[in-house]
Amino acid sequence: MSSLPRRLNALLRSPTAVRNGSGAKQLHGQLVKHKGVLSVHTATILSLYASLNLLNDSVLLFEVLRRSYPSATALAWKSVIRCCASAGLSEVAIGYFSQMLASGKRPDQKVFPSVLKSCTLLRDEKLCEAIHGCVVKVGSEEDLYTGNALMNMYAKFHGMAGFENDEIEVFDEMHESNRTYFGRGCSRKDSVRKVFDLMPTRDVVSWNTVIAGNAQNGLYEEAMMMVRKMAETNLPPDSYTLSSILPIFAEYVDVNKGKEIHGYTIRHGFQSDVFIASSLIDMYAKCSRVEDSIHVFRLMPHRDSISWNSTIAACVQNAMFDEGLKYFRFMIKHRMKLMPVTFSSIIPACAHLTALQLGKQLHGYITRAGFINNIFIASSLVDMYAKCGKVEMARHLLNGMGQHDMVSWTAMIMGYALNGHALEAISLFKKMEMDGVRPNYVSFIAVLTACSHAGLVTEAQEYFDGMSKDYGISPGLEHYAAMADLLGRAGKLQEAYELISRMEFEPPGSLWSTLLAACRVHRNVELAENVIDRITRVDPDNIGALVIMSNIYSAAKRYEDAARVRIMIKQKGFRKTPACSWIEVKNKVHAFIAGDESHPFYGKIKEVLQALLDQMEREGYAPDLSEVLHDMGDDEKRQSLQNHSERLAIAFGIISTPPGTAIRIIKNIRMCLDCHKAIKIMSKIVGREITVRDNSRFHHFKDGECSCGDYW
DNA sequence: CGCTCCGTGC
Repeated sequence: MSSLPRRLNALLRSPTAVRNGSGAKQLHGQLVKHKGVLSVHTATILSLYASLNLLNDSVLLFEVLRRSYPSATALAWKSVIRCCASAGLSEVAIGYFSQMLASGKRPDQKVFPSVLKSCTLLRDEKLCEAIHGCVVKVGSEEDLYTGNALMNMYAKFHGMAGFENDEIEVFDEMHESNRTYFGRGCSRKDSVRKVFDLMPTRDVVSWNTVIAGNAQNGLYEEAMMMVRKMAETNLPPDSYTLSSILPIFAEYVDVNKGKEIHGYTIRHGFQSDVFIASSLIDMYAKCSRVEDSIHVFRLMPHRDSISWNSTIAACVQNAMFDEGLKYFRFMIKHRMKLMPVTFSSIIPACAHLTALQLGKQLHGYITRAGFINNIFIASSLVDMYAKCGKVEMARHLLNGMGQHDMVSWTAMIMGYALNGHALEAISLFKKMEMDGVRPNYVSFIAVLTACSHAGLVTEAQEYFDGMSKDYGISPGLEHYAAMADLLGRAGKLQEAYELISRMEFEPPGSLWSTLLAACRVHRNVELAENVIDRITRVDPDNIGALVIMSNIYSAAKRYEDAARVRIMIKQKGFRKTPACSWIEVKNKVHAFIAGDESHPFYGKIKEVLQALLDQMEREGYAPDLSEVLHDMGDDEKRQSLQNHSERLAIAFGIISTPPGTAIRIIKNIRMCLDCHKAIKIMSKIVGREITVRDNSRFHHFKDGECSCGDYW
């Protein structure tokens, strides 16, 4: 030691003076030059490398050191463990730790935080308990960083399934004195708080760990209470505190509280914090304020992958699918790393847009990136394929999943429902229950939708009654809507009326409208008058309902009443959603609006439709004019049927794709009875599968039949 | 030693 230059000695005594990697390497070089590899000094260099997070150098030096000196110093062990742990190499860190113990080195508070972090990341409960025992045994339990790491560990495990009722053994087994603190049968749920209460000193990390732990485990009140207590001890919230509590306001949809936090971040100079910005983006999105999300995103000086993900998710969750895709493309253009979350955020956009080609491309990327086993991604793909009418592909993916939860099951059940496979939907629902997965609110919407689309009244009634009786889920609007739709179509109008009347909350106009539509089909004018009265009470501007009512009067030949309602419609300003169908051909979307003659191929389309009509009539088809609502002559009515948007799209599909190719149409509103009849025959004449997805379900036409079995 | 983003909804 004495032969070392004085400057070198000084540096070795206070190595923190070395601030970067090249300084550390120079020091290392000097040392080797003067002394060769010496255990005690090499350990100093190693700890320097570790502090600078130089993973490769740390591990290399440690391996060299232990070869020359099989009993490396405790400092060397602790350094390499710390470096591996902070690099996220949890298994390696734990491996070194057990070798350290085996070589007889005593662990201490300098190494526990890293070890606890690693076994927390590995989600190894048994190991965590053992380490906690170790902490107690060597008396490090009052160490600040160790305590913080222990709290983080228990906070993370609390979120795990089946955890709440487990008992902590470590408190009982390791040290007799612990019993006085924790007692027998103390649950892990309280462990975070218990460690916190026992800490002799706490810093801002201690508070943030408890706050984040509570927030992540849904204990929102508790989290907010701790924030107040933290402030009382004169610790102002920092960026960690703020990004931990913002998700609470997102969950509560409390944009006012969220805005308060936003203001605070600006006043206290946290504008460039990516964590806070991402949680702000998400908070605004969950409060249906996407513009504000995008505003925050635009103002960010530096953006990471998560900021992009949050923004994409913000758009998609607010039904701005094209906008979401735009940010997804920008993200790729900016060479941001695409993460699993990126895909589970963007795939739902493909699902809602029925963008099968894009969805398939993303599926390919996901497979190549090795993300397919991610349950979020896999279930979003199941949903996407199902919503694009590819039920078999969806089921194939579902079967390939290693684990299922209620979301993945429900996505598939709904997929079956939308595609008219009611029995498969029900059998999958039973499979889910047998699998031990509790159906939730949405699962019941799915199974009721399945029943509704197949007319399974008895089954639906059983599920509807069972959801509150057996699962404690009280039916919401969607469940009532499915039941009303089902009962209405089955002609059980009185039952539907009573069901809606008995609801524990005020039925909105949309629910009554469902029943009103059923009244039209089953020509019950008296009930319809009752229903329209209920509708105008809660929703006086419901034009759609008035239109149906006027048609009900017309069909019943009560023309004066019909005229009276039409005047009301005119006074309120009639806005009808134009019927629109679209088809994807060669990566291009072609949209057709009913009666629209502007497509460049319109002449050809008209020819095809006329030729088809001739052949259809030879096969016994006669136009069904019952759903044509306007006051016009029969010839005009026939002509207007010919120009329905789905027919234009189908004709275009026929002329622009090779014979035999399946035709996929998407339509914004329900198709009329005549189109349904006509497309069945068309599918037989042209020998093609034709799929039409309207706003609520699929029709798969093939060989003159439809998958809905004419019940829709 | 601590923080942010993801899938099912008539």
